Amino acid sequence: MIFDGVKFLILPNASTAALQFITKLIEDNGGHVIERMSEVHGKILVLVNDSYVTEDYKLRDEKYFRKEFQLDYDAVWQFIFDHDLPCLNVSSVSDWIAKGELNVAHIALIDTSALENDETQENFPSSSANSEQPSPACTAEMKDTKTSHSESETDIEGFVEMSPSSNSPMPAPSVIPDPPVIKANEKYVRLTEIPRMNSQLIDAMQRLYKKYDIKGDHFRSRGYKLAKASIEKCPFQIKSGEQAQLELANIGPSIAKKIQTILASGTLPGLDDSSELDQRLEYFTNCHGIGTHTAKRWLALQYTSFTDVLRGSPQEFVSGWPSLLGWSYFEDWSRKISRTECEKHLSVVKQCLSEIDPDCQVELQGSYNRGSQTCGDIDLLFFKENCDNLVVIAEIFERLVSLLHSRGYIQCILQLTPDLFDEFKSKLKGIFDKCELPFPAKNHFGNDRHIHKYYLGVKLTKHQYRSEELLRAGQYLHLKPCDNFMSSSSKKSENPCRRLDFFCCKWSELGAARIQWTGSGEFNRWIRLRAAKMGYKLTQHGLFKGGQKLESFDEGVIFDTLDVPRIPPEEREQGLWMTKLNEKNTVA
DNA sequence: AGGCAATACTG
DNA sequence: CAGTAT
DNA sequence: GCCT
Repeated sequence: MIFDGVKFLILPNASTAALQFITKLIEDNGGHVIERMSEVHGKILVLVNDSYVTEDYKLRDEKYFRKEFQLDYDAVWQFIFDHDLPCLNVSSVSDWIAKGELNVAHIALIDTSALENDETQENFPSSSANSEQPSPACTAEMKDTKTSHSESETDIEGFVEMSPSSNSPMPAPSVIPDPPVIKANEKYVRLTEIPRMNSQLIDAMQRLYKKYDIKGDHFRSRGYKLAKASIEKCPFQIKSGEQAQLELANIGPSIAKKIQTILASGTLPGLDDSSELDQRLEYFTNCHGIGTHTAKRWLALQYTSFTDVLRGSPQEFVSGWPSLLGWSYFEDWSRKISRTECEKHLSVVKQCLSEIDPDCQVELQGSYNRGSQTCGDIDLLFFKENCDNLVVIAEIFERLVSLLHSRGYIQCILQLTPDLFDEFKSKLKGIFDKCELPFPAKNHFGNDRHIHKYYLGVKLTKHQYRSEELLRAGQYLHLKPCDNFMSSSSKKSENPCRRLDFFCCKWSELGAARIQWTGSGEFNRWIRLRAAKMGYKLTQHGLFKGGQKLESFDEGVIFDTLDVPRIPPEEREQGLWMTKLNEKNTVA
């Protein structure tokens, strides 16, 4: 369907009958219309009620517009500015449906200068970029339009037609020399295609990233990951490798050359033929506990499946028993988790926690906290007001895990204390028995009394679970048939086992801990690198200088000290934060 | 040419 | 310490 | 891989 996976935000609201009809149209065609602030993240197409858009694409009746606003006015606009989200007329929807394609390969600007969201410099002069030639037929897949004059990346500027059904061409817009450069927080919102601009290049970067990632070539892999992020946030169509290298961050000579090859030939040699060996490597590393080293070692021993390993080197699974669980839940743990399910898990844990220590608090971190629609796992951070004694928390943890296990919620645990071993013993023995491995002695499983993090496998009950959440969650990995006998994963539409992580922190380190566990990983690396360059050290325990702790409780102070804006969690996804302070890519 | 985040847990 | 995880 |  033409709107598959596309999120729309209708402003100021979607309450009128006409807009409800539009909403239904969108959803009937696979799209989603945002209703709550918590859904405002990621890539969104913003649709503005036509009655608030003037003929020259400015916002009108701002007072009413604001009054009618359904969500947080300032927050929404901030988000739109920060991410250069495209704003279109709602009537575009019927156009797309009539044409059978989501064609946003035009660039239009809705002038939002009426908004008093000012905080940076002066307004831009009133020039707003206009279309040069409406070419309704051209899609994102445009060819050589005109010669690229200057560096104007824009080839395709034109306004989207307003009339739902009529094909009357747009009134020829006045031609203005160059579109203004769009930067965050300026008074213009750029309309750009959202679904996948430069999708072929992004896909290539993704594959190259993956290729070197599983090979363990950490830094090269990261190079591609960052390049991918740069391209993803690139608002225009890349036309040459040289251009990309010149205008985007994280594109060097090597990637520029590859881009050029892709643009010229349509493919990159050696990309599609992901070798047989790479595929085996990837299969192994998709198992929790199996990294690139182990995978390579197994490959060298000619193993193709976990069953091969079990037969040839059974010791691998005895010493690395967590990977036995990774094998068992290989499929379930590759499935994505909906936000609503994350919330249910939180409430289950909260309930038990309150029975153990009502003063101990827990909150969702990780990708959930960053606003992702689906999460790979669930990260929970525990803390207790005015409590810096981690032994106390560790004891709460142990009792909590025990209680959750006794209620059937916890399916397995990837790390044990001596006490918990007794409770999980039979479950573990069952797994060892299933693959006919000798069950090791107790002291083989974990001797630390106090543990500050737990990696768990958990399940909601069928009653708590709504299977339609699962159906939406998409594809997941599968074991090879010969490995299936060890699988504990759920059937098609049953409640799957989920990965749940427990972390804890001292009360005094709450801010630093939240930064760490909210992530993203790339965000942590970026901000920590920045801290290091400034002579600080940032960890989950706090911000330090010269071995001395400067701040750890107040997240905001840490950001302030590092001289970065207080970036909210939703903007800590890959790629979004980079451009903020990374001077290079705001080049005109 | 050298750096690329920083830390926790396990065998 | 190396390996895997966050 | 890219950046300094």
